[in-house]
Amino acid sequence: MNKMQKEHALTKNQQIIFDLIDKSPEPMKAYSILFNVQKKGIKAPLQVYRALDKLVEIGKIHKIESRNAFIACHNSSCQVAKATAFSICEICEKVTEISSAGLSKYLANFKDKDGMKYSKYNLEFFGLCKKCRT
Amino acid sequence: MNKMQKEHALTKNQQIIFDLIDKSPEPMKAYSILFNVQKKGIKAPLQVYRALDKLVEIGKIHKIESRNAFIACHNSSCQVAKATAFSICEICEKVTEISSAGLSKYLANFKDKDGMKYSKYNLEFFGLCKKCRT
DNA sequence: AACACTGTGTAATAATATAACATTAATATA
DNA sequence: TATATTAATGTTATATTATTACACAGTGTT
Ligand SMILES: [Zn+2]
Ligand SMILES: [Zn+2]
Ligand SMILES: [Zn+2]
Ligand SMILES: [Zn+2]
Repeated sequence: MNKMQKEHALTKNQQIIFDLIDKSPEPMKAYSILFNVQKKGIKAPLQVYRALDKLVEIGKIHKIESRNAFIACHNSSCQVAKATAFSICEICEKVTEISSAGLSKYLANFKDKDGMKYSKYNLEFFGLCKKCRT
Repeated sequence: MNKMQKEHALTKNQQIIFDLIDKSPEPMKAYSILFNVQKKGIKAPLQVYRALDKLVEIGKIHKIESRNAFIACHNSSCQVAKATAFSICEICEKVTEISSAGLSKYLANFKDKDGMKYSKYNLEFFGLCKKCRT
């Protein structure tokens, strides 16, 4: 691995699990991940959860809290900001990561009544996707 | 109960569970609720989850998704909009419902790349509360 | 009465996540 | 190199969160 790179190289388990999630067209649940990587030698839930925790921590994946599921990030800025936004279709469960400069700027600057600012947030929008609306 | 009221009167189980959550200074988890209402005759998880589902549906309580916990709503508008925002302290776990006209207006009007608008959303901000910052 | 709808009670089980402990690999620094 | 330190792994067991399935009771409608 290139020592010049700041990026944290993934370990074997992390890479296996990231690749699986990254390939998946939809958010994956932990035990579905476990089932899918058992042939690669990952046998126990904890091995999955540990890799997931790390991948979330370094911003390679995000957890969709309302669904207890994980998707790969395709928006490099999340890795720094820990500021995430998703749209979720309530019929087909399609999840899309929203990357809107306006939205993230608005939320990063949002102050509550006490003047408190929060750099970290998670936003989940719900509605019907294009396909399910027709 | 007053027949004139549109408001749905709570059933016995719903009322017991709502009262408990409403009194609680912090979000309550389902099995903690169960433990606390067993002396009132609610014996099984399902009885709790059914009441919680209904209370969430009618907007009397909200689920804090990142914590799997429930708090009472003190903001009448949520009941209609199903649009919720919270601030969560990462140290003491204090949770506060944010009611900001500006924020809810911004989010209710937010359009994604496809021009899609979402009337329903859940936003969780993370940071340190006043007490934990000092 | 027959039906639909909502809520209840109970038991069993599914799905999600963590604790505890032993071991090994990678990294740092002396 | 040696050694301390940190991070990751493997394994078993267990805790926590949530749902399925089935029987039944109350309410309102036709
Ligand atoms: Zn992202
Ligand atoms: Zn859809
Ligand atoms: Zn509310
Ligand atoms: Zn705090």
